[in-house]
Amino acid sequence: MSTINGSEPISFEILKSSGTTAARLGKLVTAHSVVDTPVFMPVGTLACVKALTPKDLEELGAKIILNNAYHLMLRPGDEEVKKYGGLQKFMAYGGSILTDSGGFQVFSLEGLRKINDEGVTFQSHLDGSYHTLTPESLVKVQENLGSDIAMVLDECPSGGAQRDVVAKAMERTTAWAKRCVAARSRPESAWFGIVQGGTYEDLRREHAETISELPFHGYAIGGVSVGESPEDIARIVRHTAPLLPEGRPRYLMGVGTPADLVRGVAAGVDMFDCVMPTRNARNGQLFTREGKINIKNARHKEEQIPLDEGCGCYTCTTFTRAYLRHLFVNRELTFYRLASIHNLNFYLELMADIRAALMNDSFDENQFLIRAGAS
RNA sequence: GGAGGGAUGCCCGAGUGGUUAAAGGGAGCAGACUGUAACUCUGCCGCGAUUUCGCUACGAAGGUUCGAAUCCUUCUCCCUCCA
Repeated sequence: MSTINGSEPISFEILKSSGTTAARLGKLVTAHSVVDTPVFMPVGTLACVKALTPKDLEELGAKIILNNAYHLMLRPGDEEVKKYGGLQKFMAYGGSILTDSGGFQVFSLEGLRKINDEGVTFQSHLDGSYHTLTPESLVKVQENLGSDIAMVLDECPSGGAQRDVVAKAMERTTAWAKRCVAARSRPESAWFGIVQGGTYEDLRREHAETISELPFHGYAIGGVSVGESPEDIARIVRHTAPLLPEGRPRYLMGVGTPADLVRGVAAGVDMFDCVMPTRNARNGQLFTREGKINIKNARHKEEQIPLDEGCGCYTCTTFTRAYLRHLFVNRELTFYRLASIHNLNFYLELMADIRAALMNDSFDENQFLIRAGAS
């Protein structure tokens, strides 16, 4: 049921399981790249990881990134992207592309939409025009974009949502997931279902079971990192990940901090994405093995040392903290690139180290929490 | 020589008798950011005790008034225009 015309858009193989945790070492193969998992996927909403070029991504070892169907549908338009030959050609990126449907925008652009069983009516944040998004229309959009992996449209309630609101969102997400499956027509795109359920463990279990019964190529945990506490994130992920199909990739959407990634891996998650490394980079917050630092702090003014002594990225091997602070304080555009390179390298290197540890059976959650700079 | 305008907290700049420690910017100092409407947002920002408190402040000195950055006098400095 998960294939169209008998061809598999992606393959996923578990190479090794951790003896002491639920962590898995795996290999995800798409038409565009071989992705070692657990993996962190940089977010490039508008067919661009902000401040970086595809060459930067290649040098960082990012084999798969995220784009956003809702944003690209509005501008430049998915039909336009299709004319260019799909996202990879449009943005000249050689790796794999996973597109989020716009489900998150149902949450983040709450003031601009109305939701019912049919779909979501959005008022464009760009020009105020109205758009009706349905599970079917977003299948079309993502197929036009040429996604390697596409996400179903889901309803993502906020972290503090009441139980009945979460239950209703689950119900809708299930119905929409079925409609997405039925609407698929492009064999090259893989589809991931999304589990909701908020912070309620019984609802998470119920929805995980429901979504797992549908024929998807991968399964995502959604509705996380939308306002809950770090403890709730860890608890829900630990509870939900093992409920997803063993042999398919598990994707924790929108998470998270370096520590969240370590805990997610230990819970059995294979894929992560988050705006944190890139957005926080642009806002001057940089991740190091000693914890995060705010480069604009006065104490960095005269520090003639690298951002992170143990880091081998271009930024750390070339520039001092004092210089980076100077660039940030003066809003020099180069800062955004250098900071994004470093933060992304921090995330990707953390994941690479985790994979190496899984490979030689030495993955230790607590040890990696320290490595992640968690205080 | 004549006429007029102006001097406000680190900087710019509102305010023309009380609710003004004094709007708003900027700078400075911190913090936040989790499927990106974000090179964004928040807090602090005269000094000192630190919850309602005290002190010092709007070029300088003096005066009017219950009360002044705001009104009057003199002085200092700056700017514009006319000779």
